[in-house]
Amino acid sequence: MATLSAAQLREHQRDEYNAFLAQCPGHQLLATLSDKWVTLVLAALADGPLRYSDLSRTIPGASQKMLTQTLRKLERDGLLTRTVTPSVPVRVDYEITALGRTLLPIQQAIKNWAETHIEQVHRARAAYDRGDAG
Amino acid sequence: MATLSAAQLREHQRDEYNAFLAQCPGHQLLATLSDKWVTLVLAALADGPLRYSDLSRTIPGASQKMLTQTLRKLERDGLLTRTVTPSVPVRVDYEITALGRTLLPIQQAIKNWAETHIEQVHRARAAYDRGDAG
DNA sequence: CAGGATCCTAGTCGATACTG
DNA sequence: CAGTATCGACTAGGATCCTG
Repeated sequence: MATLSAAQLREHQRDEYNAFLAQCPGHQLLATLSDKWVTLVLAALADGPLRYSDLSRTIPGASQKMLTQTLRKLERDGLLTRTVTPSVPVRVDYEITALGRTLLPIQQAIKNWAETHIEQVHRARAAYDRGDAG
Repeated sequence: MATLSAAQLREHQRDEYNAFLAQCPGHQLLATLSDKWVTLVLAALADGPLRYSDLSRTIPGASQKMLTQTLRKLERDGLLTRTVTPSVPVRVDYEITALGRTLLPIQQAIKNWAETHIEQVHRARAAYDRGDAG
């Protein structure tokens, strides 16, 4: 017990590194951005506020659970606001915040890169899959 | 069998939508970029080629499996090259490609946003968790 | 040194049913 | 209408052992 085994040591380093990564702002943002539904919700709200059911119709791929979960996360991060109108039935509007809007150019940049270079990537994949070494 | 149940219909729409998303270049790129290790590998190679063991030391958080898997994926996408030198023992160098380099500005943009706005996000989270409605 | 193959766990996602 | 709660399927990721 004087020293740690090599495996334990590596595990320790890994944990430390991962803890460090978890704190890295870049990766926090990436974790948010990489969420499939986040981008779609943000994009959907770019044109103006929407109600829950509108969002659910705009993004048919998302289950109720995922949609709600995504909305909560974004609200928590201050990227959108949730406004409840206590009528009968209830009405809830979601609106993107100024902070959320600053994210849109980044999404756009990603989209642009993708549209510009996706062909190259696809060709590279095809070559790789063909077993093309030279 | 004349009509589909509501559940089946929704499921169908979901599938279609997800198939559409899978084809969307932006989401393909996002799927790549969002991979924790991809960013790190790309960043590590930005300064010059590295060997497998170098990478593994630079990124202690990645397991062998994840590292290899990530490298293969990036090679397949044409974002880096893998060069084997058949000496004893074998030597393998990984180098970022021109295409891969075009991705770096985007990573940088993300990093910049994160560093600029992460504070706001953290404050928003704290307020949310405090149950701060107004 | 660089990785392939295998097993296994933990978290994610979706379907379903119920509530104010 | 706008959710919440729960359960099961799936799979990404990590540990481990083994090879050229």
